[in-house]
Amino acid sequence: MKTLQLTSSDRAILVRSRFFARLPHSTVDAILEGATLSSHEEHDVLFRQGDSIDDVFFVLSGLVRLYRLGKEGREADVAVFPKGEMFAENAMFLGHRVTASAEAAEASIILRLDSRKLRQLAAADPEVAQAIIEHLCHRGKMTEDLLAEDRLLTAPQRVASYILSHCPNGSTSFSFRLPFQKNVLAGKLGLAPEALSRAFSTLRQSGVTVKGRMIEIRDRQALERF
Amino acid sequence: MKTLQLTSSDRAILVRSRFFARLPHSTVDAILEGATLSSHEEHDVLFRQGDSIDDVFFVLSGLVRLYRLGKEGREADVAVFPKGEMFAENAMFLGHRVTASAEAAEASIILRLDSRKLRQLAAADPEVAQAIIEHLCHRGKMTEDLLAEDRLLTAPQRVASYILSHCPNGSTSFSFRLPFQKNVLAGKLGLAPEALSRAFSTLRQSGVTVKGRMIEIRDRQALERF
DNA sequence: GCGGCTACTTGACCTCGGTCAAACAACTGC
DNA sequence: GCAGTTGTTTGACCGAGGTCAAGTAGCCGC
Repeated sequence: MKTLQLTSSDRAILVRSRFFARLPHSTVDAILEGATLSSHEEHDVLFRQGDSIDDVFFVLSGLVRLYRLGKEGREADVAVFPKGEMFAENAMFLGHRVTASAEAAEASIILRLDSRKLRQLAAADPEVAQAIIEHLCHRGKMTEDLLAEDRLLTAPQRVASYILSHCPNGSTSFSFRLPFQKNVLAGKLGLAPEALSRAFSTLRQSGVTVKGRMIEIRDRQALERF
Repeated sequence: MKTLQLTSSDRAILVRSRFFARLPHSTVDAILEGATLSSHEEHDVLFRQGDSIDDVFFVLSGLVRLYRLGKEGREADVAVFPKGEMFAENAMFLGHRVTASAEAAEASIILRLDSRKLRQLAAADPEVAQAIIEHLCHRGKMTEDLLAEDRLLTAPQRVASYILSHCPNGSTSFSFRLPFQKNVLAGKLGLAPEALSRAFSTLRQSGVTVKGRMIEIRDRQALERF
């Protein structure tokens, strides 16, 4: 972990993110006051379940995994945040105790905002409050999606659903590059890495080709039917 | 479904609920303006996944199940709301399209608030915005809890965890009455009713006695170890 | 090229929990 | 009381996916 300066490309990420995009520059500046920047290696732990934290986190680059701990060191991912996502805002309104752990899933640059300041701003500026509300709604929906998929879909169906969510709708055949290691994808989908691998090979018969991180889809309908 | 008048005991439930408790009476009145009340039988559907709705719902009595639909009529509960809980606030900020269905899990009385009005109030009154934010944080944590339990715990462990969440901490032995049918509990825990039944009988060896809706615990530690 | 590392895949095995069917219990209306 | 309905339990079966172990592939430094 290493402290850094906010570069102009960092700022560009910020102001294009879902949360900050809707806010005027002056408000963004106010939120950023006192923010600190740090860079992390893969597997660096940002905070641990049960910690008391006074920050809200923002991913400027890289990837962060948010997970809960179970018996005997088991871990279950509850969310994965790519560049441009904000997290741990929950703690700000729930007594600052965090209900999950977070670690960098690859080398990452993280911005830490002062949660007390953000909270004050939310109380003073309805626009900020509105942005937080929409952010929370969005997060809630994401988690609900994961829960519903866990309960309704088999492993190959979940993988198909993930692939389809990356498909520009309309096109019947397309390809894309996984934005992270299969390892991480497995965790996000609630699968063991082996199960993800098997799911991919099941989907081969529906026109899915996997080579390294590249995914190629030949027949969209076949995937949807799955 | 039948339209009703708001009684004084309904109001008592409202002002004691997590969401309304923090707000001054005048604000509560403003939110309630234009609200409608209805009573529903078990299995009455309040709205369906994909519907466009302009209401926020509040359970005055009874129980509501929120669920997603899967292939071939399968259903997966994503939340269960007892008396005093508010739901479908998500839709208000996500284009009014609702991402799940809701139905009464027992005879219920439901209050429908005008979501446009609530949203306006949130924009005008930071106190309202604050209340919504805390409500969303709480809901987010609930969903995250469910997801993590699904991924980390076996059926008996989830049931044990549910029982413990109803145990006044400190006491080693206690008993309580299930607040709803085992059917509903099974859904909430992401289990088939048969699996719930089997989980209970597994827990017998750890000092749990089940008779109808009454649950009796003889040894708290044993449950925690499970 | 080579060795060594890490990511990923494959196979064998086994456990958890879903499903179907049947028995049983509790509650309803009569 | 009785019959009919509905909620719950139990048994038998099986399929999805976790785990462990052994491979394979890609990649880095040399």
